[in-house]
Amino acid sequence: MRARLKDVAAKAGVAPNTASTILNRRPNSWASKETEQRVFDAAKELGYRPSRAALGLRMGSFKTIGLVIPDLHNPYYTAFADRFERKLRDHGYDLIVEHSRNNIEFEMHCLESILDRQIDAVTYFVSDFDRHIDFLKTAKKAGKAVVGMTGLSAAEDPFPFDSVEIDFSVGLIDAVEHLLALGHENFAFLCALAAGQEAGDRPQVFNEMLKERGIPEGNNVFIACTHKMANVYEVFKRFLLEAGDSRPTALIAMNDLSAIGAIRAAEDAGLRVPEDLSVIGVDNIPLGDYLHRKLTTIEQPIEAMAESAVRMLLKRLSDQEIDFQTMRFDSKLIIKETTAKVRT
Amino acid sequence: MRARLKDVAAKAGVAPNTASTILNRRPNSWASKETEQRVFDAAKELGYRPSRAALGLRMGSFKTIGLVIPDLHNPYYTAFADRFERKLRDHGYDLIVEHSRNNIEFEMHCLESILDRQIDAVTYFVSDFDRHIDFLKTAKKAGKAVVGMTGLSAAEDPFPFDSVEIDFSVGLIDAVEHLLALGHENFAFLCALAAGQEAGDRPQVFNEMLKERGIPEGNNVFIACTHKMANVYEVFKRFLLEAGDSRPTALIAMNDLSAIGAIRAAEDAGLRVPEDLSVIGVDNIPLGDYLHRKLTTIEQPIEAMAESAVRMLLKRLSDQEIDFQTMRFDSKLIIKETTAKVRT
DNA sequence: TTGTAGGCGTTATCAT
DNA sequence: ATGATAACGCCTACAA
Repeated sequence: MRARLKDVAAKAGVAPNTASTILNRRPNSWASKETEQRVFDAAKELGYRPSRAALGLRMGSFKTIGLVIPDLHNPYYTAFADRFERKLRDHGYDLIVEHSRNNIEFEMHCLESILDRQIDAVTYFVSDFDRHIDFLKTAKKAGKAVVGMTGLSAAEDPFPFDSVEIDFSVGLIDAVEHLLALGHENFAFLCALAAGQEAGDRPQVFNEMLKERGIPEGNNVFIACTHKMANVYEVFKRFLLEAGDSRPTALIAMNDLSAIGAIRAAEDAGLRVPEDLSVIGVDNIPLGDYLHRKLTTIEQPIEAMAESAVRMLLKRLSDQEIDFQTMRFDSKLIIKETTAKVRT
Repeated sequence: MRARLKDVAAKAGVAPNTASTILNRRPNSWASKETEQRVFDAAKELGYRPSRAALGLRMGSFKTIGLVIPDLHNPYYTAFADRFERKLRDHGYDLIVEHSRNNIEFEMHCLESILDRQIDAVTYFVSDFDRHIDFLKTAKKAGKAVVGMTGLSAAEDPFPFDSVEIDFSVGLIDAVEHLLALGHENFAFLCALAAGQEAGDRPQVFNEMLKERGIPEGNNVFIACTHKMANVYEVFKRFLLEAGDSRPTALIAMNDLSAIGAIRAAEDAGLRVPEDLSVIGVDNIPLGDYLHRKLTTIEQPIEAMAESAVRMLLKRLSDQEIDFQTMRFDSKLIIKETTAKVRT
């Protein structure tokens, strides 16, 4: 059996609480240096490590925060989780990661499960605010801190929690204008949706953006697929084959992974990238730089986003009463090798 | 504040222990159907969820098992984690994933941290047995189950714990013979090593394997790099440029991600894949099928491996006394598009 | 059928 | 400067 505090105390010849005080370097104990040393030695010798269960029970907190990501297989999210954990650890917190498998139903399960663990706070990627509102209320009632990572700052009321907001529009507009400058006039938008997730107003947003720049509505198409590579590939390849000569010359895929699948689909449909089809992804995953053609992409500043999330979390945990905050970040177009002038 | 058992009991007008008995569906309570219903209703109404902290403390177990993977960014490991978690959940266990960032030092920290959490068992990828032996002893003493995922079944004594063993040699031999059949005579082996990890006997193993097949030792080179894509790229590109015309015509990279980085390095060094350089990876990550050239690779049966690991874990948890077991799996060469006849 | 008491490992309060 | 005691939420005997 593992050594408990009691064992350490016994070995050092002091009472458990004394040992506790010393081990935690609490100031109110003016124990003699010599006693302290005895306790430290005993702890080390026994390989003592405090029980998180007991700690959690006693303190009402595990010094642990939860993160729910939609997809464990997407480097974008794992990169975020990684940064997030590092920063958290610097402040003495542990991280537990759950992944909702791109399934909104299951995401609820993840959130609940995190709440069960007497976790101090939850950070998650807000995919569907309406479906999460109940969870958010529960979390609030339980006194848990919540930080939401939110996308398109929709017309909705502001997210009633701390949030890190990524504004796609900047990068997206730059992407579109980059393509327009290259002479493109026919666009496709490929959007991987989570199970149970609706396209929402995305198609309209794209239409609008293009119309403002003189591209008629008929010149762009919105394609929905799932997050599975196989599905992305199939859907886009079929689309290309059916579209024939009236196919778009430029594709914006809403994440890099789908962009990769789409590129191969295009190649298998007889197109070259970027000569016949320009492709822009979103996320700027590291892998993008090592493909046959480096993937032009819209970058999100995950490092800064993770840091902000942690800062907000810590602030909230130390002071429940402050107002909710929102940090905004801009996305940014990174031009690499998958876009080219449209062929005439 | 969150509802406790006491609150539920009070609301239902019964004693806490009665509520406990009912909620846990223990048979010895012959509470009236009506009382039971009152308790269930009260629990639901209050949103009662038992405290994992208290449960863990009382029961000495969190019904949670830990998994330490070397790299959260490698789809191979996340795929394993995913399968592993599904199977575990089917049996009522939760999973906590830590990643050691390809750092053996840090891996120890992860393992310790998992032990701290009153976790029931640990599964991890054994990278360096000697450095883990102390941890293993501790875990055993603490009564934790351990399942190791082990690679090359080295000459060492058998792993003194339950283990899932993947035998690379089958796939590796097939890969080499595949390349020999294509006329290759000069080989490179690219091996990403974790921080603090030694190449060990890998170079000798490769040499041996080739010598047995009539390839002199001078015809193959062992290249070590880290797990960072940037490093893989740099190291391999420099190697190619320095090697010049005496460069190998075939590369076996010890994981798919490195293979991808190496391919781009080769392209940037003016080589075409597979015409000028054949490349074989290891892992068969899904992404490999969507590259410009589908990546020929050595597959590991992660689905079956995850299932075995779970089976062993459960068996061990229900009966400490059985002998240690080892499940063996073979790797398998999957020929796709990155190998070709050597140019003459 | 229900209530009472003890303990899991820890920290906090109060007394010595 | 140190030690005894209670409490965190839950489960499990055992007593009523």
